[in-house]
Amino acid sequence: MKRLDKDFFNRDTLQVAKDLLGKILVIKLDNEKVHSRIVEVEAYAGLNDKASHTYNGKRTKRNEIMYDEAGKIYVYFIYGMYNMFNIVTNKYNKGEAVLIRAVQTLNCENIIANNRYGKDYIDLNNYQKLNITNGPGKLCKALNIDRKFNGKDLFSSQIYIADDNFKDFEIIESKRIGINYAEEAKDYLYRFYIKNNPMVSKVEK
DNA sequence: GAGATGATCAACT
DNA sequence: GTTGATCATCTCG
Repeated sequence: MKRLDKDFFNRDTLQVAKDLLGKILVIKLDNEKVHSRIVEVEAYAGLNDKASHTYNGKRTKRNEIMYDEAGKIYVYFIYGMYNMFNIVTNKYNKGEAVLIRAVQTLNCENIIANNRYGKDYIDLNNYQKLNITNGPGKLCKALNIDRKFNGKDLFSSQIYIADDNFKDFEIIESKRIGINYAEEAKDYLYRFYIKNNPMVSKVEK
């Protein structure tokens, strides 16, 4: 399986976001390689995007990693409880990133079930099985992603993204979620997900 | 199934 | 003191 390199991320952010759908996020947990297919993403397009942490060139200790090289990992903490997993995209100093909103794990279901609910996968009810990684805060808990990943990159054996040539899906474009404060930017179609995938966090009516 | 609410913290006013 | 790129839980019905 081919690993994605820096050239993949060092492109237009909307294009990278769409191209990330169907790719596989690999994280080493408990010495196992956990494989998760990316099924939902959002693009945050830098200085002119009011929903982005880097809107208008804002630079803080929290968001400074967004100005770094493509392929870096930006993890931040929100609502007092949740981590958000982002990948820095486009050229150095652009301040752009893609938020991973949902994944579908393909193996190691007991590891992720224990991270999320403290029990084995077989002991989960149907609601828990369906909600195990279908949201940005949930997948971070399931994959044990927290701020210790902030500033690392996706080119180590600890965490990387691979391509298994899975292309058999349709991409749906929609508005981003939870950014109603962002004025005109809240209507941008910067959210992309795989049609009919059960792990997508929210489907249009 | 849908709507309201609380959890709880870092950044910013 | 307020708010947010969220989620689990509660209350209805």
